[in-house]
Amino acid sequence: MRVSPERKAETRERILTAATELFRAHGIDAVGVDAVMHKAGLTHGGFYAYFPSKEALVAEASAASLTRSADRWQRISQETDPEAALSRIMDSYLDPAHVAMAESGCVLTTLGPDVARRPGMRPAISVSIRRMVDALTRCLPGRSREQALCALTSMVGAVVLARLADEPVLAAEILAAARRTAGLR
Amino acid sequence: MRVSPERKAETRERILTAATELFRAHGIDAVGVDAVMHKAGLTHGGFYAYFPSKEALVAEASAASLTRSADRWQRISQETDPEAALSRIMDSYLDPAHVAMAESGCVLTTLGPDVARRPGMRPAISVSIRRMVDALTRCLPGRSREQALCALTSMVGAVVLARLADEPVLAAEILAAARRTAGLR
DNA sequence: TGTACATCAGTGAACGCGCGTTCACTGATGTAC
DNA sequence: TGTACATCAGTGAACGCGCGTTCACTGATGTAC
Repeated sequence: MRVSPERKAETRERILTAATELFRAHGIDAVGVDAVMHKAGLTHGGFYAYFPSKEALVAEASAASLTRSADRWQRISQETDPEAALSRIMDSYLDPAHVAMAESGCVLTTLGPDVARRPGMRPAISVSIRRMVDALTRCLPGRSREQALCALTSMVGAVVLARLADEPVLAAEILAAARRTAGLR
Repeated sequence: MRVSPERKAETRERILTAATELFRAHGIDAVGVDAVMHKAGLTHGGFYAYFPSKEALVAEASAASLTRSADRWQRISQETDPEAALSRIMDSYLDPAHVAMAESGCVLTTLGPDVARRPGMRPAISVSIRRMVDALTRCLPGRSREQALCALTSMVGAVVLARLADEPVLAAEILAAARRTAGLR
């Protein structure tokens, strides 16, 4: 079909977006190349013109998705005043909507253990984790890195646990507790 | 071969133990019935004399493993004095050894997102989460349930994040931060 | 106590099926004249 | 400007392979006489 490089890059982006959403929603192994390509509006055969393997897609999609989260936190932490920035980050993270919509949720909470089992992905993921910690550090009253680590840790744990809760009340309690730990402390 | 009911129950237990270890280490979808039975010292064909399906094994193995964690926390929280109990629970959880040995690690940190995608498993998992929160509440100075939720939340998040870290220093920082949040606060 | 039989835990071959991957092909678009 | 050709993004059939599941069978052990 002969297409401009820009269009080809767009298609690649569309495959990546489809992949992260499906992986986060259903888990990496539950989603085939077939399903990803179909969601991107293509057929499975074309996949290998963009990525050498499913593993390569998994690595790039997960890393890219977390990088985007880190970008957002960084932007917020630099643009707004610290207090408002902290609420913006935490409100959206510790929101029942984040818990409910895993397909667009933070990779740390949707694919954390799966990514951890792929040692090759840790460096890229760690870069984003560090950037997220830095962003939080900038927002916190004391600007202490340790407090930022506390905050991130609680936020990740809270979303993982809230997704496991069988009752909304328990999920809400978990999110509220994390908000206190991370925010007030 | 005709075997006593006790022996049959033992075999069943052996299958369950093999399953949780493999699932936690490699992820649920990466481990076949074949591998589980082999680890239990049997061949794959015999599996269906013990469980109706792989999904049933997944559900029972995950729930049983978390129940055992809850049992342990409950026992510790009731036997020892609160302060010592808290350190015992937190020291073993926020230990680099726990981070390293996923195969025997807490189900919340190894299979959390995967279990969350199976709505049918949430009730059984939530029972254990509540018991763990109760145990922590008993250990904490103020006996506040909210503090216990904070502690559990940080602990789970810390182990998930520490497994993603590419450098031991970062992992150690994360564990140390969670220890502070949960313990001192 | 010894023997014959019934039971059933465990075996291993076989089954579909879906997945990751390959590949010959198509046909729309860019390029050369 | 119009025509012929080359390119290559995307198609869809086909491939092995491994997985979950089934099933006819085995042979050690418990039970009945």
